[in-house]
Amino acid sequence: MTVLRLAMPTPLRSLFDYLPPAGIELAQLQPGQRVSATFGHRELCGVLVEVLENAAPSEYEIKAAGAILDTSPLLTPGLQQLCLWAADYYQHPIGEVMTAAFPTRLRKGGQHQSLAIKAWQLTTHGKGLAEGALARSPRQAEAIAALRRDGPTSQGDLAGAGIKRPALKALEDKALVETCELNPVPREGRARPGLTLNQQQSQALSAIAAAGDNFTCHLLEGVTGSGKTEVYLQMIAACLARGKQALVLIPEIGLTPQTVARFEQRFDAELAVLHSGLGEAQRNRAWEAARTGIAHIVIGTRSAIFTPLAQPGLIIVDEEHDGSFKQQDGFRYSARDVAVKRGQLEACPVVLGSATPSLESLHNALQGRYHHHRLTERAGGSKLPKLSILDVRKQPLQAGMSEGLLNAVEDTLSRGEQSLLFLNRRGFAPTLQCHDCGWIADCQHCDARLTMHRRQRRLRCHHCGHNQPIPSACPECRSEQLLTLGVGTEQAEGVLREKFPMTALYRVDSDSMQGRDAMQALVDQVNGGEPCILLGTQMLTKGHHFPTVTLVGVIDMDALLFSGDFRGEERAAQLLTQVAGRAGRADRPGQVIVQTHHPDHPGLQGALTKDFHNQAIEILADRTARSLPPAGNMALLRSDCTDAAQGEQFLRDLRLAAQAHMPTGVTIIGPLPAPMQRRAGRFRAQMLVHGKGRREVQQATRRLISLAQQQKSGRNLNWSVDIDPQDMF
DNA sequence: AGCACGCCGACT
DNA sequence: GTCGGCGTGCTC
Repeated sequence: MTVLRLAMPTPLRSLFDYLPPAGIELAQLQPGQRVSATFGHRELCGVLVEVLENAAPSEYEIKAAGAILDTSPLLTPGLQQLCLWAADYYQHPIGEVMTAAFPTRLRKGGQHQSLAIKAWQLTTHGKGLAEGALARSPRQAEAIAALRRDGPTSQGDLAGAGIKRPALKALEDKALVETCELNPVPREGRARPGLTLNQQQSQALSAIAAAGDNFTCHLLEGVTGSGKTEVYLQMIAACLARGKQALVLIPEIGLTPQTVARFEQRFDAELAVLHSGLGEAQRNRAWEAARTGIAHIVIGTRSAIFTPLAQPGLIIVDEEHDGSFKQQDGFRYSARDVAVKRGQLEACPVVLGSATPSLESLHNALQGRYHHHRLTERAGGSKLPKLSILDVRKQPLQAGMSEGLLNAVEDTLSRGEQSLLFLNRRGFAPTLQCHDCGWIADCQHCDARLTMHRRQRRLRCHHCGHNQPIPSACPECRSEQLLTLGVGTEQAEGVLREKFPMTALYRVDSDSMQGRDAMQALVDQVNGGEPCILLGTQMLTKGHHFPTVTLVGVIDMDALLFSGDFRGEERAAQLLTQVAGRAGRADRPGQVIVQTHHPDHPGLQGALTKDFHNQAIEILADRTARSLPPAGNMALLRSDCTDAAQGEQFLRDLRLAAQAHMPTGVTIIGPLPAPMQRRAGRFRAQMLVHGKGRREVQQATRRLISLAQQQKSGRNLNWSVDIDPQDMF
């Protein structure tokens, strides 16, 4: 008996067997094809994973599948394997993983559309048309002549040559021309000449080139301004020269029109861009161009790692430390880690690049699993900015800014230069408190305080989106003495405007940067070089370069220093290095001023005396001593439900049931209420699986999941697994 | 996740 | 008498 094993779009962690549809021959069946099938009470579109030719008779009734939807597989074998691996590694339902690899239309069973475009050609009758015919219809005669000369031509090209629809329609009525489909012809992708590389750059380039068409993984650790991008571009050039495709992953915020423009300038090649803002038709086209090999370079955000490629030749993950590569809900994969696996499965080199690599990648590099290339010189010999710590204890502060910082801004402006101030909190103030009774404005749906937005005249919750008007009196004691605590960008903006009324001031946060082109317009404006002040949140530290900025101020370093998460120190070091990297890229040296109440904090002292690399090595040693990632492994089981006690009870039951079956070396910690227990009206709890070896943690997690599926207390609550969690809340 | 089945309250 | 509330169980 022949059985089709299908991945169905359902949250169930198994494959489903069907009989081949009536009248289908074995030769027509290939894994990677979409298959429609009755699943329960509805018709779904699944993906063929395996054809079992001599399947044993099963204990349950096997239905016949509905139809094979694709004549050839849409998922390449490499991508199928990748999905199977990812479903297993991340313990996520296979059907959801497999269908995530398709654009929505195809996912729902829609007809696959090729890239063929509508074109016109001569009919036999048309080809035999005598010269000089149609003398009284010059436009039609012109159309015939053009098609005779060029063969089948697309509608667009004909219109460009002045041949319009009416003439063609008229000829079609006379059966002289007909429509046809024109498939795009793959062409050779070429690179335009690049910059001359320094020794470090060319060493990295040739080491990666030496890998050829084999899997190797490379960590390209290059300080800001050291020319990582140029190395990428030349690696891609070499990849195209081998006739292969390159896949480039960029953090969400980094995929800007500038990035794409840089690729377009450098390459005479087909570029396919994939990001969340794309319309359905555009997405389909980019996906199809990647799949068929028409596109030479595929550039996209996280989910692009699951784009099928006809000829994979190189995978680059830029800013590999960036948190946006980890999906934070549903199928919680790390695109960076999936990229490495993909390189292994499809036999192509993988390059992870960053100025501030994740400790995971650094660890792998130091262990010799990855080749390690370091770029320590800034192009053009410009110096990294000088870092200084400004102790703000006992200092008068205005919107969180000390006199010292404000003076430095003033000096910078008086030299005709630009300043960038970083404050990772938007709104006017993070807390509103009653001075008379101590009441604090809390969110009614979350364990969080409401942020005051003065301009909008509202209190807003940054976790669930709840917002309400600012009360004029305390709801508890009717006092009108309501004070704000803490400082957000909106407040700092006010003070800076007062202090520097004649200077251009740009606030950069998600409140002020509404609209698609707002950020781009700002970047262009600032890079014009006029003296100005840039004030903003994280948004300012990622992806955008401001080469003319010479002063960087970190207004509240303490907020970064004390984050609670074991990755706090790593993140603070990365962020500080990244912010600092915005300054002094041009001929003028930059300086970085860091305000703090904890000038002796080891993390800060580390930043003062060591570069990121050496700080990272130190943090890594500490992690190793504590068996924390990347030295140890973690998985997180989360519950989320409307009843506070139920979620914790579920996890407790689970732990009790699992305790006896835990592999040695694995500990379960919790259940603990999540740091923010209530969020958007739901109560969250979590349980940590921690162990040294990846295998054991994997095995323990598998156990827990299978028990959770049986657990009756898990029936009416949401629970999820997070392998290699990034955030512990 | 969907979707059906099933068993108890307020309605034409 | 039924319409419909959502608890429970199933999906090859």
